[in-house]
Amino acid sequence: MYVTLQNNQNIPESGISVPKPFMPRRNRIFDRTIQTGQMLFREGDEAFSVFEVLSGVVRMSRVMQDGRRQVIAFGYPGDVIGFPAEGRHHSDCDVISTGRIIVHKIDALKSSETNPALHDRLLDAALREISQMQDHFLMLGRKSAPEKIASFLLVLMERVGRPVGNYTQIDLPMTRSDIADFLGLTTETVSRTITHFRNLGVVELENPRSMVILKPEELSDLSHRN
Amino acid sequence: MYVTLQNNQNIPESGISVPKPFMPRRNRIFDRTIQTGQMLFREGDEAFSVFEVLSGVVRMSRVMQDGRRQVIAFGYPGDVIGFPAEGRHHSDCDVISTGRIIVHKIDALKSSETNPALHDRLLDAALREISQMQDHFLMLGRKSAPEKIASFLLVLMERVGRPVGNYTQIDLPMTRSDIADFLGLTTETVSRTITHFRNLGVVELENPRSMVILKPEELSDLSHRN
DNA sequence: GGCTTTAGGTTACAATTTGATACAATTGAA
DNA sequence: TTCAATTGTATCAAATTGTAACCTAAAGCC
Repeated sequence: MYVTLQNNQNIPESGISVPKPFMPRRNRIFDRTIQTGQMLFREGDEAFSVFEVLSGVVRMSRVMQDGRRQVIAFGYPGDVIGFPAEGRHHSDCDVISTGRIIVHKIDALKSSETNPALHDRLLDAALREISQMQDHFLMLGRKSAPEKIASFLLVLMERVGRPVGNYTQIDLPMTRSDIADFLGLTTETVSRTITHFRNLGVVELENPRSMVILKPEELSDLSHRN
Repeated sequence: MYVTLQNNQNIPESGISVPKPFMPRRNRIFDRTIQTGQMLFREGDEAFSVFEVLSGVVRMSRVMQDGRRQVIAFGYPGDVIGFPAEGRHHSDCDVISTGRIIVHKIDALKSSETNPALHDRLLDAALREISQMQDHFLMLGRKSAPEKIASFLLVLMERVGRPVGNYTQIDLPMTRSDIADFLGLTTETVSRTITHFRNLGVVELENPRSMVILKPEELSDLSHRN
C-alpha cells in the first residue's frame, strides 16, 4: 500500500493488510527494472498499464504552474500505482530508488474476463488506495507539522523499518523537499522538526538519509495516532 | 463526482465528465429517500452497499479522538460514495440535504457476473474518485486559505450553479464549519475570507447559505487554477 | 404573540505557527 | 579536490489560528 499515514483508531481490527505481490508459478512475470530518476508516466499521459512495485521506491506527484508541488504518495513494494481516470494518468510518477515493477495491462483492471483473480486483486488495491488517501486527507488538513512528521516516520517504520539491535532503522530515499511536499510543509520546517525530535532523543540520524527510531512510543505520542 | 476541487491545468481536454445516473427502463430502481441529519454509515461499519446520489447532498468525514475533523468530500447528484476497503467503510457519511439515493449491493462492484455494465460504471466511479482526491491533495497541502475558498466556490459554481440573470447562484447546504473541515481551515478563516471576497465585489450573499458569483474570472484568478 | 434559547455566523484583536530569506555546513559526485 | 546539490540553522515576516464578543435567524416554549 501507499505510504499514506493511516489514522485508524476508530476502526476495529484497524490494520489494513498488504497482500503479497502476485507470483504466478514458475515466475512467468512480466517485470521490468526501474532506475532512479526514470519517469514511469506523466500527468495527462494515456494510461496503458498499472504498475505493481516489487522493489525500489517511486514518487507520485502533481505540480501547479507556479511550481508548487504536492507529492501524492510514495510507492513501496506491494503497492499498485498508476490507476487512471478517463483513460489517463493524473499525476507524474518518478523512480526515487532503483528496483523492479510488474507492468499490468490496463485491461486486467477494466475487465475480469481473461484473469478474474488479477482483476479482483487490482480492484482491491484501488479500493485500498481510496481508503488510504482518506487517511492522508486527515493528516494534510488537520495535523500540525510535528504530528505530520511523526506520523510519516511511524508509517515508514512499520512498513519498511529494519530491526537494528533494540531499535528500528529506516532509510529515507526521498529528499527533505519530497517529504515537505508530501506533508504540505517546507523543507525548513521538516529539517527543524527532525532536529527537534533528535534533541528529544526520539530519533537519531546516521546521515540525512538513514534514521534510527529510538523511542517509538514517544514518536507515537507526538503523532497523536493513539 | 465528488466536489474535490480539481486542478487539471496540465491535462489536455481537462474536464472529467460526470456520467448521468444509471436509469434502467421502467424505473425499476431500488432507490431510497434520505433525510437531513440521517447517517448512511459510520467509520468501521461493514460495507454492504455503495450509494449513488440522485438528489440532495451527503458529507463524508473522518474524526480524530480529540475532535479534529476532516471532511473528505461532499457527495452531490451523480456521485457514487461509500467505496469500502477490506469490507469496511473508512469514514462517516451524513446527509446534509434531503434527497434520494440508489443503493447498489457491494457485489455489483466486486463482481461483473450479474451486471457487467453496472460493474464497469462503479469501477469508473472509483477510479474517478482516486483522481479527484489527488486534486484535493494539492489543494489541502499547497494552497493558501483564499485560494482554497475560491477553488471551492468555483467547483460548486460549475457543478451545481444556477444561472440568475447574468450571474450564477449557488446554495451552500453545508455549514461554515463543514467548509472549514473540508479545506483544512477554521470557521473564522472561512468567514473572514468570504467577507473579503464580498468586499472585493467578487461574490454576494443573499444569506449565509445562498451566494451569487458576480465575477467568476476574478474568482478563478484568486484560485490560481488557470 | 412575544420571550428565551440555541446554533450558526461574523468581526476584531492578540497569539502562534509556519514560511521566507539568508547563509553555513555537509554530502556526494565529477 | 573541487564543485554542486542537499541539508541544517537562525532570524524575521507573514499568514493563519485562537479567543472572545457580538449578531442573526430559527425553534421551542409559555
